[in-house]
Amino acid sequence: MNVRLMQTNEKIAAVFAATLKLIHTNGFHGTPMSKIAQESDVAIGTIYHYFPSKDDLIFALFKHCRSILNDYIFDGIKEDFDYKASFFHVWRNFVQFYLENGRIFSFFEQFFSSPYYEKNKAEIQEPVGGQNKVLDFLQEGIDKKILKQVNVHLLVASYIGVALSTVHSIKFKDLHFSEQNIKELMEIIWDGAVNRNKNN
Amino acid sequence: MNVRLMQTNEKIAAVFAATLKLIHTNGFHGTPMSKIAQESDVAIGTIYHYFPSKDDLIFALFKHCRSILNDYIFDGIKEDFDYKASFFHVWRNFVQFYLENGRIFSFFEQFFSSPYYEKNKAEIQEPVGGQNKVLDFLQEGIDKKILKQVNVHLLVASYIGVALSTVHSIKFKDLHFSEQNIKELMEIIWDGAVNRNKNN
DNA sequence: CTGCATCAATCGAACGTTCATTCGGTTGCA
DNA sequence: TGCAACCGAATGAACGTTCGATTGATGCAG
Repeated sequence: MNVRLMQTNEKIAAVFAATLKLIHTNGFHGTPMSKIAQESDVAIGTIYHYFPSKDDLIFALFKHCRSILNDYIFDGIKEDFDYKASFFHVWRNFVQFYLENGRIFSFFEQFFSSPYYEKNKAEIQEPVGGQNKVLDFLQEGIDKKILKQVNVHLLVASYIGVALSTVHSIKFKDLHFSEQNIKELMEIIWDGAVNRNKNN
Repeated sequence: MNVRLMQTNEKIAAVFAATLKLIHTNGFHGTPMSKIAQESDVAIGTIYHYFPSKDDLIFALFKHCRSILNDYIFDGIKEDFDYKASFFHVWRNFVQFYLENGRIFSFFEQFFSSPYYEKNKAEIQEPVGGQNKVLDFLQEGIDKKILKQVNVHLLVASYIGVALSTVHSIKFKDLHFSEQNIKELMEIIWDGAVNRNKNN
């Protein structure tokens, strides 16, 4: 099962799309292989031709979605962006990606909170949604004395935590998406992360 | 099924404990009624005597855990605490509760990310873990001009988001729990939330 | 070019297991 | 006597997975 195949093979694409859709609406339970076959118009036997088991399918889908996310969040950063502008840009992309891809958000939420994630943690290497690149990016801000001089994981937890929690609130209608709200949230996370001794 | 009964009836307590344990280790899947019966030493028939269905059991367990959380996080606030001290105290309790009750954290994570939550959202009223009291508390800070003059839900998302993300990081070993880390995290969230025009 | 062999891709009925739930019965208190 | 608490074998549905069969493309020997 190579990566290129996943992207070009239309049967697999259909299986991924169907699985994402079903998990979003019916949950990890409530998504039997039989329904995936039905929804995707791919025979059960064919699905098992590509994926040895349901777990393998879920895991492959996870890796697929993660790579889409990774491509997305660091996209569109211009040469002339200063650190603060990039800080906002990435955070915004992160929120936007999940809002535009509600099924992936839902799938990730379920995937990461299942013991399934804990079991395969070693193999997953890179933690939640592109956090390694995020980690490097925040470390850069620490090194440049722009961000607080703390353990980078504290900043990652804050940066990602507020983003995920925001998407969750929007999804469940506590919050509505507006430019004003996003702007104020970015201010909150920036004020929290920034080094107040050597302020910019 | 009344609340008092849940707390005093030892069969139900055993069922709750067993369910929490099994869901923590085996997930929402992998936790059949038969195993709950076995682990709790309560016959299947008896479980169905108290809970009409598995869903009802899960839902009752959720309400039970939520009330424990609510009791916990606002506990220990002293009369002489100023707003900032209470802000730290509640946040710390929140993190501490989940660290001390890993099974409940795990259960909540799975519960809230399942479509099961979405289905019963209306009936759940109060959102994630005691957030209504948290919401009132943060609104108080806004009214007193101590916190940023923004939609209170933005602050709730930040306050809770950072806490949950922190617990998650500690649980999955990106971060270790230390006084220094907690202190710095509280600084991050405080600096983010505080009103910088009328600073304290 | 033809005929044959190979093999990946595809299919879905069938299998055995596991699950949520039922139900007929027992116990013991009021 | 009645009724709530309690029990667990039995039931039927639903699930993940298997497997034997079919198709069509590719390569190669004659």
